[in-house]
Amino acid sequence: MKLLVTSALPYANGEIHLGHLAGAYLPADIYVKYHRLKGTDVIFICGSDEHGVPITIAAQRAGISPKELVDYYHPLIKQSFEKFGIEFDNYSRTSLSLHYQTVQNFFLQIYRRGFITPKTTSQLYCPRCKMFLADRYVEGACPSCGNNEARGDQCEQCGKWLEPFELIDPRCKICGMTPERRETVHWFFRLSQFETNLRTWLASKTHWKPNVMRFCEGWLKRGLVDRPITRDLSWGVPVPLPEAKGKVFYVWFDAPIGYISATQDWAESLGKPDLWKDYWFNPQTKLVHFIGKDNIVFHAIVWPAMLMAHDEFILPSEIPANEFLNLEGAKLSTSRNRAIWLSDYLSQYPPDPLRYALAINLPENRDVDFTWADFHSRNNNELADILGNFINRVAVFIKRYYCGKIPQLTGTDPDSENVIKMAQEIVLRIEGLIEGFQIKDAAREMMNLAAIGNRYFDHSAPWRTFSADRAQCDRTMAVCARLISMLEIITYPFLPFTSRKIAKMLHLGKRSWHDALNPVVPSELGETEILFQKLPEEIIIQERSKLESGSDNNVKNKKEPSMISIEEFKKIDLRVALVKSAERIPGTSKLLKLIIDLGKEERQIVAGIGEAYSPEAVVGKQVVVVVNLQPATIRGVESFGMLLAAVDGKQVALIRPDQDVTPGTTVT
RNA sequence: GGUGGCGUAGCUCAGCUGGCAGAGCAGUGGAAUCAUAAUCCACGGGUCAGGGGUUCGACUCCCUUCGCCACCA
Repeated sequence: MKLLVTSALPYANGEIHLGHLAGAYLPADIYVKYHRLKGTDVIFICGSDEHGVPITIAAQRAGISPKELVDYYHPLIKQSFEKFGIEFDNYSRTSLSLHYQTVQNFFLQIYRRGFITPKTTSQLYCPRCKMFLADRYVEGACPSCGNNEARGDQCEQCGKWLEPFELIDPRCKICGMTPERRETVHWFFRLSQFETNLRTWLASKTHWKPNVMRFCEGWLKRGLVDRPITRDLSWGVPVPLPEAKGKVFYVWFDAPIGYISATQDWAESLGKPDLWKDYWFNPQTKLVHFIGKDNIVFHAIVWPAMLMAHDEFILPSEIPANEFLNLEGAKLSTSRNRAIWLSDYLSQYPPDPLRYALAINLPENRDVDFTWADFHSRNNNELADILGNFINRVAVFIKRYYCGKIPQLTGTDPDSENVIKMAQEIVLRIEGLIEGFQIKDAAREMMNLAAIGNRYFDHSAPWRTFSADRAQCDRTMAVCARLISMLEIITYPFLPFTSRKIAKMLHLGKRSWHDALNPVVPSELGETEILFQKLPEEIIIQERSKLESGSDNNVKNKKEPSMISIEEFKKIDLRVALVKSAERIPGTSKLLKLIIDLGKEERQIVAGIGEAYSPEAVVGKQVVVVVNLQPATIRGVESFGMLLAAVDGKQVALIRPDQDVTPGTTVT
């Protein structure tokens, strides 16, 4: 058997956040790591989804081309995954020319087989942006309630569903221009032809998760309609028909074909360009798509129909779709920046605690809530206190009482036998759970093994038997060492970084999953270290307030490319200023009220440097100030400008000119 | 608006085909001292969102109201 595992292609208009991880990436990675250990022939394929209107819009807003936008995000996404320990065999992207060819060939094949038909439709077109506008990119007054901000698909105020043409005074959301109605030809995929085949195929998937099955049943009951697969855009995979000049494929058509092209890309990079066929053309291959629930219809209905229409590739075997992750009791929202971004997380914490906190509470059955309090408690009370402490107490005991020599297992007793048996049962249970996509329960079982270790250690009381019954004490430690050796293997899919540390501690080499049932135990302990650092309780409050400030400020697309043009930079008026006076603002530790001299004028500004600088220390110094910043009132004190300083955590350093200049001098 | 899902202990979640309500964390009491004051033992705690129905028996099946979510048009 071969396994071809995919995770939904992340859309390259933003970074990865916790919702993505919990839905499609972490469970897939755990599943794949387990299978790699087991020796299964498995490949794990993913890549950035780089086409579609949202990307063209985001690019336009940032003043760059779509290609520049995806070139910015693709590597960021890729790196975040790597740092988090998500190990794809290939993380590709849909802007590759290889992908273009694959999509076009795929299309031509289903076109030849008669599953594509052209149809003339009427759409709104913006003459200034020179493009047809998707529903969501038209705004206007709602014909039923008069709300002036109704979107082309729905009026948010009265909830009425709309057609873009129904809007009164429609305007293009990008440039504000009034769009006109134009006729255009689009090509449709004849999804309706596949109703019977899909029904039969789905009926055989008796073991699929009920959430997936119910979605599909609902769709089939309603009847399938043909879907347009082309758009009038310049960004995307061109439609390879002479009469379709200037049209590209709809992103939902090209993206899943990315699973195929990314596999081809993988094969090429290995120097075996035909290797991908061993998977995609092989009926012995199980194709597993990890996705979030928003993608179910697509992966369980449309994509299989596309594959049936093409008729050469295998169909999905498993679609373990997850529900959604909420944050602190509310929906996460990227547009309001109410999200936890993976790169932000990784800049502060190690990957494994998050992998664990997410794995133990995956949205497998329903939407689930991620809270920082839970993360904190999982890290401190479970990873550090149960798992970390078990390993540590055994290691320290062996070091201190046995000079680091691990006693070998000789003789036995009912307790020890029982513990080993329970541990072996856990290994077998985890196997069944992971293979049945019950990752959450599997993670619980993993922690359970450490808890069993603690219980055994306590009951055996080696600190007493060491002098009273040495043989018994030897046995206890031998069994504990054995449990740690097992833990090294079974933690690997969930906590790969920790597992590697344990391996170093026990000088363990490469092993397979099955070795966990009867693991080797070395005779000597290596360097030991604390596996999990406890986190202070303050982080709960800090992280929570970060979330709230993100959404309150209504910062839109915080994560847009940081590239700006020289013109934008020139808008910032930077000047050298001399600090005339400074005083603390009562009731704050960080804030200073400064009067600065800008040559022609004096100004009052508030600066958050009070922890690093006393008022006396800044008076008489030259500093750099943004003078054309909107005035703000901070703690009741007005501020007309902003002081520049280098800030790294608590360390704050003022930016000052290398030599004194006339106050008011421009900085460029 | 249509379709589907969810609502279970203070918190986060399990409960397959109806048969005495579960886990982890938090809480309370005790034991132990090898360990990152980490562990172990015991205990308390729920009108299973509200209402109605089917049944000997309903968290589970049916209807309905409320709240939340997803998808579709």
